[in-house]
Amino acid sequence: MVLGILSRARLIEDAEELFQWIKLQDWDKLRPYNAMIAAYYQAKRPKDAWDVYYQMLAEGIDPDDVTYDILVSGSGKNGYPIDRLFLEIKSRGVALTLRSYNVVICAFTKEGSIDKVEEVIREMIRQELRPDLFSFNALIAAYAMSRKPERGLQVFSNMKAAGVLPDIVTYTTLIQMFSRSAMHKEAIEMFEEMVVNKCQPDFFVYSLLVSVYGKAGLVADALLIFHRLQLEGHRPNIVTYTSLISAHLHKGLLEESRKHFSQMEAYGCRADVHLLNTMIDAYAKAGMVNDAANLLHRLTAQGVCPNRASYAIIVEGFLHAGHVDEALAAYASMSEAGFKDEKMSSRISRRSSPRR
DNA sequence: CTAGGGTTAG
Repeated sequence: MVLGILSRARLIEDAEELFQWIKLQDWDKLRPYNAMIAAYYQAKRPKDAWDVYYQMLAEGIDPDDVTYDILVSGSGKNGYPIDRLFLEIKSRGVALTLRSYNVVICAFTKEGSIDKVEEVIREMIRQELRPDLFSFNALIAAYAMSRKPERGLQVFSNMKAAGVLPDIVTYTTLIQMFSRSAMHKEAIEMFEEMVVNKCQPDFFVYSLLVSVYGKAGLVADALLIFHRLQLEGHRPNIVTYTSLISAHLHKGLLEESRKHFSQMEAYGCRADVHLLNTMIDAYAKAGMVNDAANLLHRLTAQGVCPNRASYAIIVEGFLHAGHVDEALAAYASMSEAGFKDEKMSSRISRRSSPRR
C-alpha cells in the first residue's frame, strides 16, 4: 500500500528503496512485486516494469491475474501493443476476470484496434462474463475513436437494454464521439439527455462542451459554459483555455482570442504545444505568418517545446504566401530543432530557384 | 497492487 502511495506521489526513488527493503523481509512478495511493476509504469518506465516482472518469475513468485492486469494496462498506456502479452496470459492458464477483460479492451481501444475489441467482447461473452459499465464505455470509446458514431449509439442502446445504467463517463464519451465526427447537434443533444437523466456535468464535461460549442461556431455558448464552469467552482486549465481560444480563432475573432490568452497567462496557466499549434495554425491561415513565427519564438523562449507540426505550419504558411526566404529561414530553425524533412526542403528549394 | 471520460491540427 505504501508503495502505491509513493508511486502516486511520483516518489519513484523512495518506492524503489522501500521495495529493496521489503525484498529482505520474510513476507509474501506477490503484492509488493505487483505494486512495484505498477509503480514503474506510473513513472513511465515500462522497461523497468518488465525487469521486475522477470525478476519475480526468477524468484519463483507466481504472478496472478492482477499482475497481468497491471502489465496489460501499463503496456497500453505506454503505447506498446498487447497482442502477444494477451496470448501469453491465456497460454499461462491464468483465469481471466471481468476486470482483466476490461483492461484488455481498454488497451486495444487505445491502440485503435476496433476489430480486436469486438473479438474480446465476443470471447468474454463465450466465457459467460457479462459486459459491465466499463466494458460498454470502452466499446463506445473504441467506436468514437474509429469515427463510427452510429455503432457507438447502437452500443449505447444495447447497454441500456442490458440494464447497465450509463454514467458520466458514458455521456462524456458519447459527446466526444459526436464531436469528433463533426456531429455538433447530436453532441449537444447528448449533453441535454445527460442533464435530463440527472447526471450532473463535471469539469471534464464542461471542458469538452466548450470545445463542442466552439466547433459548432457558437462562441457565445462556449463562453457561457466557460463561465458556468468557473461559477461551479472549477479552475479552467490549459485544456479548457485551448478550447475557448480555438472557438474564437475559428470565428476569426483574433483580438478576443488574444485577450483570453493574456487572461490565461495572468491566471498562471502556462501555454503548451497544443495551444501553440492551434494559434499559429489560425494565424497562418489568416495570412499572419509573421505573428505565427513571433509566437513560436516567444513561447519557445518560455520553455514550450515545439514539435514538427509547429515548424511545418510556419514553413507552409510562408511558402503559401510566396515568402520563400522566410520559408527557408523557418526550415533552417526546423532542422536545427531536429525535425528534418527532405520533401519539404526540396519543395522550398524548387521555389527559390525556379526552372528556366 | 489492476480497468473508463476532456483540448489543437490533419
